Amino acid sequence: METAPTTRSRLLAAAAKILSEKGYSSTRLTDIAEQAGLRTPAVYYYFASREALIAEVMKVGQLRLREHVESALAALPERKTPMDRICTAVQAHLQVELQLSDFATAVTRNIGQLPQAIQERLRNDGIAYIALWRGLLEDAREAREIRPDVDLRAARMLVMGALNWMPEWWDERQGSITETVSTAQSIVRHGLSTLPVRE
Amino acid sequence: METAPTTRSRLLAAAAKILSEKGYSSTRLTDIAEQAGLRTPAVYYYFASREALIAEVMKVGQLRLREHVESALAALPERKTPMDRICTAVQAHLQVELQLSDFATAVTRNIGQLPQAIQERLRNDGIAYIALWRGLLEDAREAREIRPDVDLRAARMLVMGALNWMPEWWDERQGSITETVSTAQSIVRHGLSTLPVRE
Amino acid sequence: METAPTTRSRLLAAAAKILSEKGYSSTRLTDIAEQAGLRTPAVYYYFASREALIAEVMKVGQLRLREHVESALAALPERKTPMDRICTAVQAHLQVELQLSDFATAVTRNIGQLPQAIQERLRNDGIAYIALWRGLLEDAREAREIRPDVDLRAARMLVMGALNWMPEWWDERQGSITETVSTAQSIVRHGLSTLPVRE
Amino acid sequence: METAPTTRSRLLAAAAKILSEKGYSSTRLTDIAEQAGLRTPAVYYYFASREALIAEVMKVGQLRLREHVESALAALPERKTPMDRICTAVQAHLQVELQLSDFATAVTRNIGQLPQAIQERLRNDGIAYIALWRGLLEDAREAREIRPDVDLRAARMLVMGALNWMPEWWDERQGSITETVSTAQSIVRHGLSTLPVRE
DNA sequence: TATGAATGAGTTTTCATTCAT
DNA sequence: GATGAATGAAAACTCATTCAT
Repeated sequence: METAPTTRSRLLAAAAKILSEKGYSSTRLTDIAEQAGLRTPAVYYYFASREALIAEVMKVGQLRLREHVESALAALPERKTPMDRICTAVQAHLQVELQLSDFATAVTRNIGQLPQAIQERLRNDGIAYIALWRGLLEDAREAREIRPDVDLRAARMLVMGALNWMPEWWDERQGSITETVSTAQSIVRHGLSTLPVRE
Repeated sequence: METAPTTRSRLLAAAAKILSEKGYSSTRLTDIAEQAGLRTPAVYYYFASREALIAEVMKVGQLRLREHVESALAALPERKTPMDRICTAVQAHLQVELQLSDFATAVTRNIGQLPQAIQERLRNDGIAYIALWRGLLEDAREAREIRPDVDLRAARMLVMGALNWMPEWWDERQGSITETVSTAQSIVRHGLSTLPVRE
Repeated sequence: METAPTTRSRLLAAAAKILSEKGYSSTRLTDIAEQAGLRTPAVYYYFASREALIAEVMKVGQLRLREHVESALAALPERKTPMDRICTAVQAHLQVELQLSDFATAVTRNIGQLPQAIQERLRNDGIAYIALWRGLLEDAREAREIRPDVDLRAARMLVMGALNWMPEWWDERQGSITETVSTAQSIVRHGLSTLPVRE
Repeated sequence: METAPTTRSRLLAAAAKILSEKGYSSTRLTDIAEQAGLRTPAVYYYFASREALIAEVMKVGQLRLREHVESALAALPERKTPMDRICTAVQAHLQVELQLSDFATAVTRNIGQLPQAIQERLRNDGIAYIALWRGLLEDAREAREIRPDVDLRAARMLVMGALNWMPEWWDERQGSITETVSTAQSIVRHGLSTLPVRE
């Protein structure tokens, strides 16, 4: 049996939804409150300020994104190669971002335009997630699964960019997520791999 | 007689710069005017409204992006393969976005968060640019340069997403654009190609 | 049966403290409640409104001020002159205001800036205290202890003003209250007296 | 010919008036704007914030108070005694506070309840005015015009307190300012003087 | 052609107050 | 007797926009 969501979490969810749709600067407390079935001042009963609320959404999103990807990786059998792990991360990232969590979407769509203050509160979590991807790529390189002409930093930015951009365009009515995920995996795998790719 | 072009274009350039840095909702007319060396009301001498100004920036950006990529493609020798053309587009897109034009950056960073009204004014141009990429991919597919397991629409979204995301992260002090471009080209080429890739 | 007196009086004392420190408009129910170890709504169990609470603080303060001064005067031997009585009042007023009672301080620091409604509820008590001082001065005049050039009303305002202003400046770390009181008495006595003053 | 008061100075004057009537915390930008014949946001065209506006009122008031008193002292013939100078300062202080300037009244009525930030901006001016009075009293003491039993610091606080309190009570309909001033001077002179006072 | 001056609409924030528990 | 939860009213402040000059 699920616990009824508390007002506080309803506010967080509402904020995540609005943030993922409208972006940081266009997100109004009024809209968040309405989405949560409250009047605006109620927000201040649970959060010190607009910024505090948004920062918490981001923190949760950052965390959820990472945990979901880490869980997916942890569930993988030992024998999987580093490149397999990258493909799993691709799938998990897309899934959480497109399907599971407005919080994650809120992060990927707004991370670049948050004010300094919030950016800094997210720094550690952000770095942790980037580090996770860096690790994935480095492992693959060590295993000689990534071509030597590929700059790892640029590759990481490109791959994560491709994934992060998805929410801008992706529309569940226009195509199954499964197909999108598998295309993404295929492109990433071949995009990085030394030849030939066994499939 | 036309109104003096310089002030008007200075305003456009200023708006492009601010938009590419702060994003749509955080872009203030005051900042734009200041950037252009004017006071805020001067904007209204040249543009009907904030929205009109921003819409024009986007239109210009959209156009410049497309024209730059189209020129690069046009300059290519006939004998180049469709995949070569894709790689050229990758380079041209990154170049205009990262180096040449705030207008282009303004487009790629804000296209997703513009209000309906502006989105619609950009529809045709946006579609044209997307069509250009769709054409590139379709040509490559026809030439059997793209693996059959790759969904063209998803691939296009992923590739353009990877490129569009760059301005979020890319820092000219952290690496040469040349290297980034060539990693991007390599990933895209291998990401899409049937095997083996000739280089 | 009466409601428990302790909590109610704790609230009054808390309000007196905050009022004497921050002044009427800056006094928040939250601060008062916190000072009393309660949550804000608890205030409404004991008082109809913020205004009612503050009005009562003022009423108590007004009363305490007057009673303290009256007691001091009552304790004086019959043979004391009217001017001696004034000096006693000076001492008593300063003592209650600076040492004994936040309620009294709350009154003297806020009386001028209370809203009409509260002012009116205090009218009678205020008038009574003023009448007390008027009486003291009139007695001294009748006894020819006050110079004829001194306008009694102005003198009363000046003397009470000097005393009421003390809480603004007085700092127990910067000087003993005894010395301040005796300087005040001396200035008042000589300030009003016909010459020469016997001491 | 007088210059028409600028909007900015109208705002300052309006703020001084409201501040002198309602006190710091009860002073609303709306009231100030209305008093100046404007809408609230117009305030921000001339001042960065409510605090900035109020701080400037206080600064002006502080300055005017001091300048008026200093001018009055400067106009005094050389042969005047220190005590004569004190009496002149009493008159000048009362005059500017009660008759000439809402700015001065705003200062004396609010100085104790301003937020830290403003207090600090006023520190220097406040100290200067206090120093002026300290000087007056010290000169009088050196000239043996003040009784030895009078503590100079306490005396200064009492005298300035008596004057500063006046706006709380004084009502021009209830008595001429001339009479009040002369009573104040008489009380101060006799209150401080060694005997007998020559008049 | 451009600006100084001003404002309406809207946003975050504060706070006294209510009410079910 | 007291509080957690919530809100209406109002405050400071922001910003696109207007308009006379």
